[in-house]
Amino acid sequence: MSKEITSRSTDYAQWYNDLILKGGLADYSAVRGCMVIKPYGFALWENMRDALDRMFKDTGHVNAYFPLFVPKSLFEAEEKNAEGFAKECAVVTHYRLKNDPSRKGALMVDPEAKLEEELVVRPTSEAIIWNTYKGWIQSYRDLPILINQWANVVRWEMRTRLFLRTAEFLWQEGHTAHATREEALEETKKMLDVYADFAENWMALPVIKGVKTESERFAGAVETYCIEAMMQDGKALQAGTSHFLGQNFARAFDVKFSDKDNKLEYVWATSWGVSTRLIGALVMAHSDDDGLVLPPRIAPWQVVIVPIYKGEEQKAKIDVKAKELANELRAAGVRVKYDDNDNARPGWKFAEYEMKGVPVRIAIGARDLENNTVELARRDTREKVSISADGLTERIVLLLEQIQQSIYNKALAFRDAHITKVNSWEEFKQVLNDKGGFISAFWDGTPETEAAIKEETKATIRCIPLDNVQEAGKCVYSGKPATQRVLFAQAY
RNA sequence: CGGGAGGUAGUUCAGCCCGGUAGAAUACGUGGUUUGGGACCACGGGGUCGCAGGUUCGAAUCCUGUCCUCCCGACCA
Repeated sequence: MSKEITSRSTDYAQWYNDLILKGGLADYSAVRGCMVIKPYGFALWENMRDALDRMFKDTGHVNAYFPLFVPKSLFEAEEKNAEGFAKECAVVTHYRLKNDPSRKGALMVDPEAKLEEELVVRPTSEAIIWNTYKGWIQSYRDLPILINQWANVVRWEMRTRLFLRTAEFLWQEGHTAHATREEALEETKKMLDVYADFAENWMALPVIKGVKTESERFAGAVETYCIEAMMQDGKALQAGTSHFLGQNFARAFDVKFSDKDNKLEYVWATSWGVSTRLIGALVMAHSDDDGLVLPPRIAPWQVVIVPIYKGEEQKAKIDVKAKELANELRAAGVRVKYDDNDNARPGWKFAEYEMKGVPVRIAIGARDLENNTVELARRDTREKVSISADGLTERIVLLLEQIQQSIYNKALAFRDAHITKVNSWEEFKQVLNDKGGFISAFWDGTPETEAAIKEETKATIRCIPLDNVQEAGKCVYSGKPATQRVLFAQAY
């Protein structure tokens, strides 16, 4: 046993870190708050990225790339946005190093090489993009602009956690420009739907679509839509956001267009993004005390084949069978790893691939060759069966779909079991404390009440669900009249 | 930024209190036996003890400074 995982009940935070590190997704680096995404973790991200990228393109978007640096004067143009991010910006002030005369072999910042204007390392790209759009948009004929970029951004957070909050992270950010308010709003909601679709159908992660309250809104947005997910420790995690920016950025960067009647109008905007944080969500939603549990649709390897043999002769025979099977599976579009590494024994491999969350394991040994069988094990339920080797490919393709569904259903059942309607403040605190999860409660709609609840319980309003029913009630905290329930939770 | 822990072999850690020139497990290399749930034996390679000063005949160990990482909190579109 070289890789012990801390159990969830012992220390949830440590369990999470163990999975990331021992599962081979990422590593700490020498840079404060920054992580190294290892090949296995990056393969997972690539699968997520590719699926999302297809969905963006299917909804009419194209990719482009904008600079990492934003001149400070551009950054500050949209005041609320700048203010919202100001406290967590990395800033470039110099462009050259030189030998330090006082310390041999050391370098120092060359004071002669101070930039005339500081460059902000983008925490988000609205500023540089809208500055660019200004030059691209004159007429309604230039609209809409539907651009996405895959990029890294930097937010100098006080406290970081692998994948969930790192100083630098990878994400995509869509930035669209529209001629009308309606079209921009429609875009905002469309991309929220894309995110929800992706979360549920690819990540097997059930999410609640909703709107943020004013205090949780993106700095510079008119309205922030979000998808919220529930983790196994009862804390919520914001999995993606889609912002209706109104004309705020168009005004800040003076982006106007002539409409059909030759009237000058400010352009309407949206932006939307998801990040490598989704990997954190994935880990915390599905995994168990034995390691990662990855949904087949995005797992780097969907199937691992482990040969079990005594001696070279047996290995050669099993090799033939295993490679044949691997090729058949690959032809059917299944991502397969055949692990014939002779240095590790089968038991070690079993544990290792369970740790890494590979959905399906096939073991083939001498017995199997004789009986024309294989041992089939699924990661999510730990079920293990010996089955005929005939028709295995079809069976596995089907099984992968079943596992995908099964993981989703499990997460959904957990999520639904962790939405609790409460009607009194006492109940609110008790449920939050004993059970966690989402708390559905009436809210009087004021930021004051929201802040007071946060102060007392650390719970925030995660969202006002889009499909909310309007009903009369009394605010759980203030007792004032309320028109609907909203979802509270402690969040990552 | 407050509280806590820590930096010694690739990794996890012991050694530090009480100074004497670095050790275990694991990983790695070679050979052999093994292989249906994290194998075993033998031999072997590997560390300027985070960094910089200081005290001392002598520092991983004591003193001062400094950098960095992790955890909890505050903060967090």
